[in-house]
Amino acid sequence: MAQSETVDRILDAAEELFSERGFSETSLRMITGEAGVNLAAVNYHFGSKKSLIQAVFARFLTPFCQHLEAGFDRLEREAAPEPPSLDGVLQALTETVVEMPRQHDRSIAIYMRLQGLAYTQSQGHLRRFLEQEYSHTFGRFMRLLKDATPELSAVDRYWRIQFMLGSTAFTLSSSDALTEILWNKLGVETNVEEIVDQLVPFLAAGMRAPPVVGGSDTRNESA
Amino acid sequence: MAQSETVDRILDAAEELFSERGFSETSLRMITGEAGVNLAAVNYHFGSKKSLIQAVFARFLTPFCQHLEAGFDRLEREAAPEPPSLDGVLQALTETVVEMPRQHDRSIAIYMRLQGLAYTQSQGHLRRFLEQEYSHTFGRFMRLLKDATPELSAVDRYWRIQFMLGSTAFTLSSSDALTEILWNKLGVETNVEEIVDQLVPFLAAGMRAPPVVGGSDTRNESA
DNA sequence: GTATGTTTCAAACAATTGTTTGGTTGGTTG
DNA sequence: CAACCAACCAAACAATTGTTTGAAACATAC
Repeated sequence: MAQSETVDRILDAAEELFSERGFSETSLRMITGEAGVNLAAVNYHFGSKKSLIQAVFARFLTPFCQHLEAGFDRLEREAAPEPPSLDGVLQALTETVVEMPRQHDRSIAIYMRLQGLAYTQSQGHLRRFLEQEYSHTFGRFMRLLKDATPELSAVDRYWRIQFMLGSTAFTLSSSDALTEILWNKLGVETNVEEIVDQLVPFLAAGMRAPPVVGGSDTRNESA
Repeated sequence: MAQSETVDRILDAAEELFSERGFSETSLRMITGEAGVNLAAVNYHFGSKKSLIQAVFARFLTPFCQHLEAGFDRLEREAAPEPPSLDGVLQALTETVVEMPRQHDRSIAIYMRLQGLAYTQSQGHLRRFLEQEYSHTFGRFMRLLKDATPELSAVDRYWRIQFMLGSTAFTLSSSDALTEILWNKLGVETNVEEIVDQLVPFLAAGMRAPPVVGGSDTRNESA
């Protein structure tokens, strides 16, 4: 059996084209042309363009979440009976971010950009698919973050998690372009690993900032 | 003369539809339908869909940059001869972010989402337009940030600015959804003003975090 | 009134989209 | 061999896209 090579060729091409052009700006003819397969192959193997989009996400998100959950397991085992520290949780995440694309020989930027597109371009079907498929891992991540920052009120924590996600998604999704700019302007070479090395202390410092006291109803009600 | 009302109706509809659906997912028929004008009106008044997109950006970005530059002027005058502080620069920015949409009676989320789309969806023409039109204000913002954080190496500062932009863009562009989630989950009501009140200390703390020392060639070479 | 110029409109245009069709290939099984 | 089935392919499909057309409606001037 072993899924014909055509399937992988289509997924490879779609992955790349989607990430740099978006979903609806990428036609099936571009994908099949880039992949060197017949136009009808997409509908034959995947059924529809929507299913192809979901398949692209599933191919990298499933192993990503597995790797991440394994990291969480290790983390909780080593920290027990205490809950893992904030730095530990962030390290587990970034370790996965750095390690995963290496295996697939693809820039993390591609996946981050795809992840970003999922939230800005999806007409619903993709968001529903992701929520249904990967909410478990995401929920666990949120729970770990909560236990690692007991000093924060629920509201403060909620917002700061959003701030962290924003920094990470934005930076990593444009990491190629930003790396190039850095090289052109300052003559400094860098890579994804160094970016996250910069990112983690920035995020950790933000998370540890003194909570806002002036807020109208943001009193400490950690629940 | 006074540009016919049709132009404004089109811009209003386009602004809203673009921000929630993206550019290429929004057809001219949707826009003209929502605006209650004839399909041909877009090409008559704007020439093309591309020009319409640019016009949407120009309408809110031009007064935004004016307001921001005025804030920078005030800031520099008050701090002289010292360069303005980091908090001051960030406050000037957020003050504009909070104040501008109020005048137009529109959520800041719309403009932030548009701004985000400009970087993920544009096929070039929009990015070129924005760069050519508004690089002055952006450059000044970057220069102020540099003078406000002399303790950071050029590389550290570069990355941390990206981190800040990411947090801000991501959070504010989904501010409506995030506000709703916060209400559903924790029963807390909020608004844009409170979000930026949370955001600024988070960003400032991140910027002030001790510089990374382990980096390969990220030594202090502030230039 | 006529004349002039701008704005609106229904209709058609050519191009591109995702999808389907019907037939051909190539290999495996009986 | 024939029978079968998954895979592939060129061609056509209907729908939607941005854009153009040419005439109608409107206002303002003389």
